[in-house]
This record gives sequence, C-alpha cells and structure tokens, in this order.
Amino acid sequence: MSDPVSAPRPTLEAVAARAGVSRATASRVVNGGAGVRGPLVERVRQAVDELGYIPNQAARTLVTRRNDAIAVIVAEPETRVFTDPFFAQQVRGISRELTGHDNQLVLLLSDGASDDGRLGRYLAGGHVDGALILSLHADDSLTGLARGAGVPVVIGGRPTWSEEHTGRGTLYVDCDNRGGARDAVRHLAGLGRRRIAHITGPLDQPASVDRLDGFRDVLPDTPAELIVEGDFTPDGGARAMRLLLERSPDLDGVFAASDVMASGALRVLRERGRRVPEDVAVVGFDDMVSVAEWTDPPLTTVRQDIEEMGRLMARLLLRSLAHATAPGSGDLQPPLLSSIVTPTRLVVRASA
Amino acid sequence: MSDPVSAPRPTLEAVAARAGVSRATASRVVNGGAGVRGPLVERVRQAVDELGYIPNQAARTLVTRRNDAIAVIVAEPETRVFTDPFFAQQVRGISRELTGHDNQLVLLLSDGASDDGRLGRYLAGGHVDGALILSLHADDSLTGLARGAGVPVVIGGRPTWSEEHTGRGTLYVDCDNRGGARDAVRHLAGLGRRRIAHITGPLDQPASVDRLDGFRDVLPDTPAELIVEGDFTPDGGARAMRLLLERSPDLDGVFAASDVMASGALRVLRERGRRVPEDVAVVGFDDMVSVAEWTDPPLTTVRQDIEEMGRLMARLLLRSLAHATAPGSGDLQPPLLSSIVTPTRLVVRASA
DNA sequence: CCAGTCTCGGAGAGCGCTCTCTGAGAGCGC
DNA sequence: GCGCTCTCAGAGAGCGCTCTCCGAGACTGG
Repeated sequence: MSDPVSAPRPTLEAVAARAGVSRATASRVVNGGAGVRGPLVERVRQAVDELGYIPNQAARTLVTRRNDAIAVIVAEPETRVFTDPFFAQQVRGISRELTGHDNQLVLLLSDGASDDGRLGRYLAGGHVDGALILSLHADDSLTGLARGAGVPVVIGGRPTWSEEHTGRGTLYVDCDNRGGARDAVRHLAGLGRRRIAHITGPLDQPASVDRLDGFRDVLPDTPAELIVEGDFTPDGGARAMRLLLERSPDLDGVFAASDVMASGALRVLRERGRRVPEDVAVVGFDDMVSVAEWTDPPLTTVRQDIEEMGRLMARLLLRSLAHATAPGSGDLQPPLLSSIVTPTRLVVRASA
Repeated sequence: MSDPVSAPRPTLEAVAARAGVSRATASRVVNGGAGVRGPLVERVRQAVDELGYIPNQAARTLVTRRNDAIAVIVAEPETRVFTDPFFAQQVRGISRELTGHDNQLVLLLSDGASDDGRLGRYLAGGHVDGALILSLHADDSLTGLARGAGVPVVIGGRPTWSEEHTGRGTLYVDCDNRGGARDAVRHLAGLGRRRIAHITGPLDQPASVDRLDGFRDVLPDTPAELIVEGDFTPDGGARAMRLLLERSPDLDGVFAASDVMASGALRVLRERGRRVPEDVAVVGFDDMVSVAEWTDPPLTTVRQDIEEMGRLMARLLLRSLAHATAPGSGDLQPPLLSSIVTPTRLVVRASA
C-alpha cells in the first residue's frame, strides 16, 4: 500500500516473533490451532491480524504437497466453452461442490494439442491437486497427460477409449445416454410413429454413440437412410433434418440427440410445412435450460441433470484425493471408488 | 505408472546425479542452459528426458516469486459468464496473448462477496503473478482485494469509482464508449430523425453511463421520457422499447446501448407493426458476433473489438509485471504504463 | 612462460513453511 | 513424595529449487 515496490509480505516468523511464540506454534494456530492453549491461540491470531499475515502457498505446498485447488480442464475452443450452456451448468455444479470443500476452482483452457505442453507442465508442476476434464470428446490425450502428471482425474462423460486402454483407474461421471435414448424412442413408438428417424451427435463422441445404441436397442431394423449424423449445433440439426426429409418424406418421428439440434430440426420442419407433433413428432435430449422450453412447440426431451453431474464429478475427485492422501490403512483396500452413471428422465412437452 | 502410490517424482538432484553434474548446472540447463557448454547441456537434457523430470513449481515459485500464471477473475454468476459472448471473446483475446508469452491462464469464478475470502487468499497466496478482472460492474471490491494481495491488476472496462479512489495505479482497458455513442446518435440524426430515444444499460455500469453521456453530447435537450434504462438482455431491451412506444409513439430513432437489447427492441417494433428502418431507425452497440448480423433487419451498430481489448489487457498486465520484476533501473522512471481506450467504429447495416 | 582475464561448474545458503522429535512442566496414582 | 504419563511448546530438519558467490581451469597478451 504505502510502498510502490510491494512491501515484503510478513512471514510466519514475523507472526511468531510478534506473538512471542515459536514458528511451530504459530503454524499450528494458523492451521486450526489444535494442541495449543487458548490464550496462546488468541495471541497468535491477533498477531496474524495486525500484520495482515497470509500464508505463502508455494512454501506450504512445497511441504504438504497439497494445493486445495482443482483444475477444470476444458478442451474446447473458447467460443465453444463460453457459448454452450452445457459447460455453464456443469461448471456451476462443480463450483458449488468445490467451494463447499474450500477448494479453489481453476479453469484451464486448452485450444487443442498446441499447448498440451504447457498444460502438462502446469499439471505436473503441482499447481493443482486433481483435475476434472470436461470435453465432449473426452479423448485420451488429456487424460493421459494428467495421469502422466500424477494428478488424479475425473472426466465428464464416458471416455472414448475402451476400459482396457484407460485402465481401471479412470473415473468418470456420465448420464445414462443409452437408457435415455431408449425412453425417447419408445415414447415415439408408443405414439404410434412408424417411420422414426435419428439425428445423431458427432459419432466420435461416446455420448452420441451411446444414444445411437439406445435408438437401435428399440428399433434395430431402422434403415440407414433414417439415421443422419449431426454436430450438436442448431444448423447441424437443420441440415440433418433437410437431408432426412429428402430421403424419407414419409417420416413421422424424429429423435435428435440434443435439444439444440432438435431446435434446428423444428425450424426446418416448420419451413417445410410439417406440423409438429401432428405430422412429425420430435424428441430431443438434454432438457437444456432456455432451449427445450422455448422452442415452438416446447420440446419433449430426455432430461439429464448436468449441474448434478458436475457436483458428482467434483465429489468423486475430492474423495479419490482423500484416499490418495490418507496414509493408507496399510494394505487394507480402500472403499473402491467407481464411476457414476446418473439416470435420465423423459420430460414430455408438446413436440411429441 | 507402475506404482499405484504415485512414484516419487524425480528431483533436480536426481537429474544432476544422472548427468554427473551439480544441481546448479542442471538448474541452468533446465532454465535455458545459458553459460553451460554444449556437451554438458546435452547430457543434462538427456537425463531430464530419461527421468521424465518436471520442475516442481512450488519450489521454484518459492524462490523466484513467479508463477507464470495469470488469473482472470470473473465476478459474475457462472450462467452469465458462460452465456454472454462478450466474455468468450475477451477471454479468447487474453488467452492468445498469454499463451504467446508462455503464461498459464487461470480462470477464477467468484459468485459474489460470499467467497471473497477464498479468492483473496488465493491471490495473496501467490498462486498467480497478476490478475485481469472481468466484470461489467468493475467495482472496486475485487480491485481492492487484488491490490491488498499485492497482485498487479488490469481491469476490463473503466472502473466505477473515480480516479481519486482507485488511485493512479489501476490500469484498465476500455473502448471509447462515449465517442461510439456519439457516432451512433449522429448517424441517426444525420438520417433526419428528430425523436431519438435511448435504451441505456444498467446505470451502475460505467460503460452504460459513458454511452448515455455520448448520447447527451449530441442531443443534450432530449426529454427524460425518451431515455429508458435497460439491463443488457433481450427482454430488457424489449421492455424498454415497449415503454418508449407508450410514452412517445412518435419516436423515429432508437439508440440501444447493446446489440442484445437492440434485438429485443426490434422484436417489439415488429410486433407493433413499425417498420425498421423506415418508421424507426435502430442502432445498437458492440457489433457482437452472431447477434448484430443476424437480426432482422441486420443491425447498424457501433463496433468495439472485444478480443483485441482482451489482448491489450493481457499485454498491459504482462508489461506491468515486467516492470515490477525488473530490478529497477535505479530511480529512473520506468516508461509509464497507462490505461488504454480503444476506438470504436460505426458499422452501417440495414436497421439505420 | 607467467600473470591476468575470462568462462564455466560447484558449493551452499536460503525461499517460507510443516512436522517430527524432544524436552519441560503439569497432573496423577500408589 | 516419587516416578509415571500426558499435554503443550520449541528446535531444527528438510520440501525442491534458484542464484550468488568462488574457485578451477582455459586462454590471452606481453
């Protein structure tokens, strides 16, 4: 404040001196004060206040090997991250959980392989205790990076690679994509629809594949022309819908793998004069706030609780951190942590 | 890898031993290798590779007092941050610049005063070398927090408080809101519009105030009923527009303080059967991608280069960091760093 | 050929903190 | 009243790294 060249921050030593105790005692007080008599605690606390002491994290981390900070790595371009409400909801859930456990959330953006190096160094450098990986692609490179850095990881969404590849250690949180898709398709079938099409997500993403699998579970005999790959954008949904109408003008039901794509599809259906749901029934996926409810007509969709998934991811990570830290109850197996698959629920609105 | 209990990370000591040099030499090589003969450099590099050595940041930071990490603090609710394209663009600019200088971007979310404590501790704990504060409110509490933590700061947008308050030290990057607003209003006036209304942003935000000032610069005699406060949302813009039409059905021009509000206003004008621009000419502000160009009709607006502003913020911070670090050329005044105001430019499309 | 200069590598002192280990004093039972 | 345990505070050893000396050797000029 007074000095332009930042005044040297007070150290524990200074606090101890002022309180008339040893550094060790001061440290104890700063860290909760267990094992220190009341009056002494008071004296140290006062010294801390008077000096405006704040522990130097680097020094603390150096010895404790903890940061109380969790990285959330998003491997999508910024524009994507800051536009897709999916991330917003997931991050909010994570933030809630982390904050509750006094952990700092550190959001790391990675615009692809270009800066894997820096990211890897950052992780391995011990800036954070663990990492949550949020990427629709959920590919292995980031996971491997973190793993190589010795940082516990929980990923959002089932990983792309087979279990053999990722090893039993990789925890994830995902929703029941396949089951949700089945519900959606059964609902359409239950409405008497006979020609049901599917607009998938990008098929390099496990969620897309799982939803497609769910679709096929119910309608294994669907001809190929009724399945078109989209890209989780409104335009992609519109394009897919146009293609579907060209190929099969007689279709009477559509299951889009996301609400956003469904909204694009609805637009095209309206343009082409098809009534929804009378002529074509449409079901989406996600129950994304400010999407599903606002389409015209409001979208019947499969709800997944994204915020809750974020919360679960954080909780899972914190728990696995606790295990890693715990001085190991000998060889006693710690309660095994396992990945979580959250349920989905069909939300019926007007579009189907 | 092999060991579930993370194998102890190799230290510099280990690298040095393997390369048959001292720790000091190993350190020199790791940090660029200046002053070490070629062959030795090679040997050390090889040892680093073989051991997969990665420097422990905490230890390094402890002595260098540098992190090569910059915090971007966003003091808005997650939903806001992840929805408003404004942040996306600004963060992208920041990210670009930081990445170019090998700095890690650390995004810190703060859901308000509730966790000022943690945030303050994080900053003061020396996790980051500097902070960029992104908040439309740009109020002083965060700035004070960072300042108290001894962390250099650059804020996005002119601070709310007067210069006396923030002190000469607070750097910011903002666009020429006032000048931009003047251009917008002059354009409307130049089209022969006589009853020009203004939908402002929230007036607790400096940007809104500046734009209002610009409006008044050109039309000082505008009656109060032609000025309505909005909130930078489409609905807010719509509400304001409705109010304006009620109060002054004869208005023939509107300057909205943001594209998003302008889009809401356009909707209302269309509902009420006013043709744009024939009956009412509309000008927005921001030239926000995927907003201004996609309204019907496309929006005439005041362009500000948000990504560039992000880049400038980062550059300014890095530069002030460099000064702070530089062992001070004695008492020689360092080249003064000053806040930056970027120009705006009127982009004429169809709405006015 | 030797003093002087320069280059390069090593020794070692911390950075600020935590945590174990030790010892001092208090409290207890017999 | 003596030895015991138990509580609590201090001493001190690092955590892994950087960086400032210093000294050893190579090289230059006279």
